[in-house]
Amino acid sequence: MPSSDHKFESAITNLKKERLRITEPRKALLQLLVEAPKPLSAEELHTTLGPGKFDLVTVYRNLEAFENAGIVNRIPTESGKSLYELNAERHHYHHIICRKCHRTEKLDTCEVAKLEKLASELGYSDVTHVLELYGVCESCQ
Amino acid sequence: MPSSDHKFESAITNLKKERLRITEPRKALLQLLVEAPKPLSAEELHTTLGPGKFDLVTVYRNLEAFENAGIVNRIPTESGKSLYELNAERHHYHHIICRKCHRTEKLDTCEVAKLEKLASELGYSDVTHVLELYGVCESCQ
DNA sequence: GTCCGTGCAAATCATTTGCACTTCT
DNA sequence: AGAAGTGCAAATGATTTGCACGGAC
Repeated sequence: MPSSDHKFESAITNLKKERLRITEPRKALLQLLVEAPKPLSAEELHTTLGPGKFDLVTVYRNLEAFENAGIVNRIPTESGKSLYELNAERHHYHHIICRKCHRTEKLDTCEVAKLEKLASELGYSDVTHVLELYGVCESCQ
Repeated sequence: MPSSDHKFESAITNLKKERLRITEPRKALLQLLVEAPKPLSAEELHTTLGPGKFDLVTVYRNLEAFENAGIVNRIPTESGKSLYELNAERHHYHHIICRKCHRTEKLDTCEVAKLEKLASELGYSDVTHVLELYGVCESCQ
């Protein structure tokens, strides 16, 4: 398993590869994303960085840049808000999100391959998917 | 396969069961949803109904009511906009959406059962999922 | 007659854009 | 230097809310 440090370095390398500049807000954001045990919203990232440290707009713009660079994945949720997570190339998984407390856990299998194949057969290219599970966790029932 | 008429009646019955009133806008909306070959946005439903016929706010409020009544499903998309479709209890499937032209097609399998089971085993109740595939269709490539 | 549903206007929430200024490279 | 990134204010787009009126039961 790659260490956090390694993931961080690898993200930085990707930034360079895309000719994106290494700035303070970007380093801070990547650091957070690398350590995050679950996907975070732009708002959460912003406040976790510390009040007034960087602008929320900067967070949004960088998340967009990261997404285009393939460094992070954007996950639209039931509530309309998006979550962001580091694009973990080596392993693909999904989350179960509690509808009440928003607690989130990993589910480390993905069975969507069959559907993606179907889509390719229909002529679609660059097929990706967004899958989120929702439920009510034990302590919220 | 249930006819459109039957689906419509069944939706009306559900409305009654939930003690929701049968109004013009509701009938019109259900009629559209019953006939729709693909999930539609609130905006699309509103304009399809005809300009000035009913208020967009009414569309939103009714879609919310329908969702709570289990009559429709809400699907958050990559773009942040939500789509709505009749809750087809008998058969569960997903869609592939073209990133460029937004053309949408059904994929009539769902392999997520395994993940839902996993979530239940973790103690979650009322587990549901949102799965959308994205790609670029043949004519847009 | 009640209470729910509707329309209209205005509010809210997440996200985006314009512009002048600052910082990477 | 020159392009790319940032902050602040203001715009946008989707969805929600408040309130007075009208229609379903």
